[in-house]
Order: sequence, then structure tokens, then C-alpha cells
Amino acid sequence: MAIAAPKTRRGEHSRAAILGAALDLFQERGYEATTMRTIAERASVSLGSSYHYFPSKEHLVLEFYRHTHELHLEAIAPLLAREKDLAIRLRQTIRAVVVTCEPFHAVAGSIFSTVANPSSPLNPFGGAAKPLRDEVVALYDEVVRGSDARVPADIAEMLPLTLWLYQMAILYFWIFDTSPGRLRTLEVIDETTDLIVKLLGLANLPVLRGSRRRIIGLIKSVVGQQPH
Amino acid sequence: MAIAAPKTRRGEHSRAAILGAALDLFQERGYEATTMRTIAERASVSLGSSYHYFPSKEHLVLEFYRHTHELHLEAIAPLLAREKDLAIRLRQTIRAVVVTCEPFHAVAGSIFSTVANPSSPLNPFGGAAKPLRDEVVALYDEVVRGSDARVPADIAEMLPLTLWLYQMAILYFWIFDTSPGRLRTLEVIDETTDLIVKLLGLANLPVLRGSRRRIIGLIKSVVGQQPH
DNA sequence: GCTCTAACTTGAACATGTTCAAATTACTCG
DNA sequence: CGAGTAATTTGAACATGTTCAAGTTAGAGC
Repeated sequence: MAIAAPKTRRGEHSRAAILGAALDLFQERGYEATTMRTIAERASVSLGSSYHYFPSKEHLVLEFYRHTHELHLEAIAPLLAREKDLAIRLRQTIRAVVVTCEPFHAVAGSIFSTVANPSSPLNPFGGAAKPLRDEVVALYDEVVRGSDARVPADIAEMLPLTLWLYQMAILYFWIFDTSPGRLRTLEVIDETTDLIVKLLGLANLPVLRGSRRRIIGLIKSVVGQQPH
Repeated sequence: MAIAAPKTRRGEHSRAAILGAALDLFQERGYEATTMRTIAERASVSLGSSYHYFPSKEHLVLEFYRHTHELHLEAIAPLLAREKDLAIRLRQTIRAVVVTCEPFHAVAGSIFSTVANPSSPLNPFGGAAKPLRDEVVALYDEVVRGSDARVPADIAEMLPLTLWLYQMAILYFWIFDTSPGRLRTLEVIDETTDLIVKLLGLANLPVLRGSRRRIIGLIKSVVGQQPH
């Protein structure tokens, strides 16, 4: 993602200063209102230097995402270490996403759309963002695996990727949520996580068994498409 | 959406020329590669004139959308007039969307992302795009109402808006679809429309009846949020 | 310490979306 | 037809993401 990893002490310092300035400014003013010139100025480097370490403004956003992901991991780790109930693990993990992102709610919209652009190298469905996406998927793998729920193999296979997609959908809803305390998002999270866990439990029921293979195949083909 | 509707013959001519040039160029070169200067040049007006009729480049995209929607309506009207089976009506309507948009597949990505931006006035969830969205929702209302399916009132109420959201999801999938003839998208359409109609049929089954009110409430709260 | 190469830095230059005040044109009303 | 007003047109100017060729600096090898 970076044009070049720094090779000198000065280079390391510059890169860190640019990234730090960008993260601060995105949070303070949002994506569009933050200009590359402002970032360079606050980092005390020239405009051109920023482009030496980050090919584009969008690539700085990717680092912003990575930052929030790390906050999310920290926030949820203790619960994942002690709780075994899948419903609780899932609900709390998704709740932690929106709680972690709350300070960035005002700027999340423009950032999200930048990333949603299918032709952007940052699109999470393929490209430069893949390593980060894989980390998020791994988290959901841990959410499921670390629980005491018995999930059939065919479902377990595609569940983490599906939950990642589900998280994205929740975030998109959250962006539009203007309710006090973001209560509506929390309600939707509680309802949907409950629904998901119930559906997993129903997977072997006669009514659903008939469609199970078809539905799994469908989800796999939707979620597993590897573009670019 | 337009700053001003034309009041003179010359004005009408200019606006039409700008819009026509924009539609052609978006199709030829895509959204980013089409500059406002190129549009103005092909329309034989000055750069400033374009901004007299369209507040921004994004607003020209909205017209592009309207254009494809009208093509879609034309394409699907005959079938909706004669066919009564809901599954067929729905499948063919959604199929017609991607078939209609096929000439724009290469450029659809950048256009879609522009519109997906929650802070854009063009975001379909609220703002300038609302009139067009209402038209699309009305089409799905017609798809359901014109069928011989008996849909419970509580479901019928939120079904058209939900189908509109479903159409958006299919389009997002289609953007990434690189399979020959866009076959994967067509398969996903067939599977999902079938699933939707089956679920409607199952709505009164005991297993689902327990969750039905909750699920409907959930969908309404997700899809009915009125932002901005 | 000197030299040399790779790394790094710089700021001017470019393209493009957008704004705006001034100039021009179209239309209405007497 | 002749103002006068509203509509339209214009292009220069601005902000910003990005590129790049040229200059400067850091660190390795001797």
C-alpha cells in the first residue's frame, strides 16, 4: 500500500508524522475537509513527501481503518476470552464495532463511501484492503470457534466471511442513524444477532433443510466472489 | 436538483445539450474520465453554463440513473401487463434491471460509489434522489400488486421498499461480476427471487410465525429510516 | 573521514470540480 | 419597436489531488 517502506530513521519519522497528522485531521474535520496540504503542514513535511509514503489520500484512509480495527480488537478481547455463548459473543462484538467507531461517526460517511467505490484499490472486496479484511474475517472466525455452539461444517466454512459482510451492513446502517445514543443501531444489532443465532439453531429443521444447501451455495457465491 | 429550469428556448436547448453530452460521455468513458470541460465542449456551451443547469457533476449522474430507470420501465412493461405469477414477475423485473444496465457495466462502479456516499445529496436513502427512488419503489409495488399472490397486509406494506433495497444489493453484486454474460448475477437473481417468493409463502408456517412480527419490525426499521 | 548510491525532500506544475461577477441575450410590456 | 428585466452565458480564478524532475541528505563501504 505504501510506495516505499522507510529505510532511514528520518524516513520512519516522516512516515509516522504524516500518518499521525492524517488520523488526527480525519477525526477532527472529516475526510473531504482534510487536504493533503494540511496533512503535510501538520506533519511538518512537504506536500510531495506525503506521496512518497502513501500513494494517495485514500491509502491514508486504509490506515485509518486499520487503526479502528485495532481499537476494536482491544475492546472485545477480554469478553472473547471468557464468554462461551455464541449469541453473546456475536452481539458484543458487533456492539463493540459501533461503540469503537462512535468518535468517528460524523466523518464515517465520506470515509465509507470512498471505500465502497468498487474501482478504488481500497475496496474491501478486493485489492489493497485484502490483508485488513482477512484480519476482520479472522476475528469472526474466532468469535464462532471460541464459542460452545456446534455449527455444521458446511455452515462454519462460510460463516466468518458472512459475518464480516454483516458487520459492513450494520456499519452502513449506523452511518445513517441519528437517534440519540445510536440506540436504533443497537436495537438492530440485538435483533439481528439474535436472529442469526436462532437461524443457525434451526438449520437442521425439516422446513429449512430442504433449502439449506441452496442457501449456503447462494451465500458462498455472493460472498466468495473474488474480484479484480 | 437543477439550479433552474430553463425559461427560454435557448435555455432548454442548452440544458438538453449538456445532459445529452453527459449521458453519452459517461457511457463512452465512465464517470471519472468525463470532465465537466469535455461535457461543456461537446454540448457547445461554456463550462459555467453547465453549472447553471446542474449544481454539480453528481447531479448529472442522477439524470443518468433516471435515464436507465426509464429504459427499465419500457423493457419490463409488456411482461407486467400479461404475467400474473409473482415469482416470474419479480425474476424478470430484476433480470431486466441488469440487462438494461449492461451497456454501462464498465462505468457503473464509479457511478454507484458516487451515489452510495451517504453525504452526497444523491444518496438514494434521502435527499435529491428521493423522487427517483419513489418511482422505483412504485414499480415494485406494481410488481407485487399486479400479481395473483396473496400477501398479508403487514408484509405488503414494507415489501416494495424492501425489494428496492434488494435491487440495489443485486446491482452491487453485478458490478463485481466478471463472469461471461454476467451469468453469475443471473443465477443469483434466480436463486434469490425464488427464495423470496418461497419465504412469502412460508410466512404463516408455525416455525416462522413466532418470529414474523419481529422480522417485519426489523426490516421496517432498517428500510424505513428517513435520514437527513 | 570520504565518497557514492539510494533514500528522501521539495515545490512548481498540471488537471479538474466549482464559484462568481460581469457581460450578453431573450423575452415582456407598453 | 424600444426599453427594461430576467435569464443565460462566459471565462477567469480558486482549491485540491496528484505528478515529477531536480535538489538534498543519510548511511554503507572503504
